[in-house]
Amino acid sequence: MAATDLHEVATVRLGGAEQRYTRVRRAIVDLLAAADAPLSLPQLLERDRSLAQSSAYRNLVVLERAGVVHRIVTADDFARYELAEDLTGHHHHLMCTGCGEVRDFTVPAAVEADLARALAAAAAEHGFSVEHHRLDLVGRCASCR
Amino acid sequence: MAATDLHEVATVRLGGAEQRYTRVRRAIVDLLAAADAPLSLPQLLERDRSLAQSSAYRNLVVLERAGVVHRIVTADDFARYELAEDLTGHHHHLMCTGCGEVRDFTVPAAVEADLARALAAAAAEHGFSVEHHRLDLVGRCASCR
DNA sequence: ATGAGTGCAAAGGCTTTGCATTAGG
DNA sequence: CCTAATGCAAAGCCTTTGCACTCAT
Repeated sequence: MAATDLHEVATVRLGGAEQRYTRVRRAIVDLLAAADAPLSLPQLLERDRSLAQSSAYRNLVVLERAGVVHRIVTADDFARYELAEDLTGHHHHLMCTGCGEVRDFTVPAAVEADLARALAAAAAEHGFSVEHHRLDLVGRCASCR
Repeated sequence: MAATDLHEVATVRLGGAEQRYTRVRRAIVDLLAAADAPLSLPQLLERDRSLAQSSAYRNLVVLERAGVVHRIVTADDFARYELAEDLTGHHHHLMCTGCGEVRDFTVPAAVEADLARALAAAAAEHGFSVEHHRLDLVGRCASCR
């Protein structure tokens, strides 16, 4: 998605929640859009030294509630943040138990479709209303082998 | 798995790590075996009032390293613990964003097999060495609708 | 006896919150 | 103008750790 479109979407979604699209929020969205993997808070602060820790955390909460950002919890100490899936496309995560890094990957559409059917059936059976599913690979990345 | 077999396996795995199978560790394994869902630390303490918080946490670490217990991180405040998958069988989790509860479910073997192939391919492509995969449904349980 | 295990209390560390200041609309 | 947003510092909260005591071998 082009950066301008992205900011437009962010503006609309924040506006719906009666929130402004400020400099800090724009900076966070830009950082996440530029990264090819979900970022932790230290990684965000490192990439933009002008960000204050508490503002970053607070704005990530706002952006998450507005549906612009998605928060990922791993076994790592820090949570990771990425743009919402409808902005980036459906994907999954390789999570390294060595360094904590997270990388994106996708599976063939056919597998994804079968999976979606199986998950819908399981959810129905348990009276569960699905928000989204999460498919991750946990292991060691090439550098942490 | 019968409780006696379970304790035997736990004894062997702890022994391999030069650890004893003590009263507290046995109690934790019994609680996890009796539960039909992963338990948080407060849930463990609630079910066995004789457990001390720090001992429970410490022993969960020991049991996890010995391969007896598996730790699950969700968006919920507390981590959850269950018996290792090779003791309970491969399964997945329904995670409620309302109350934080986690329930188990399975998908058809055929879907699981296709998935395994797709995941192996993706891992190979990224030079990633897989320890396990994680497939979760995130949403609202029947009570939190 | 002697080292592992236990439990209380205190410390760690990621994240959130209070509050005075700034700025966007 | 005036409310939301910012940033510093302090507090919260789950989890881990220090330390003295206990227990099993």
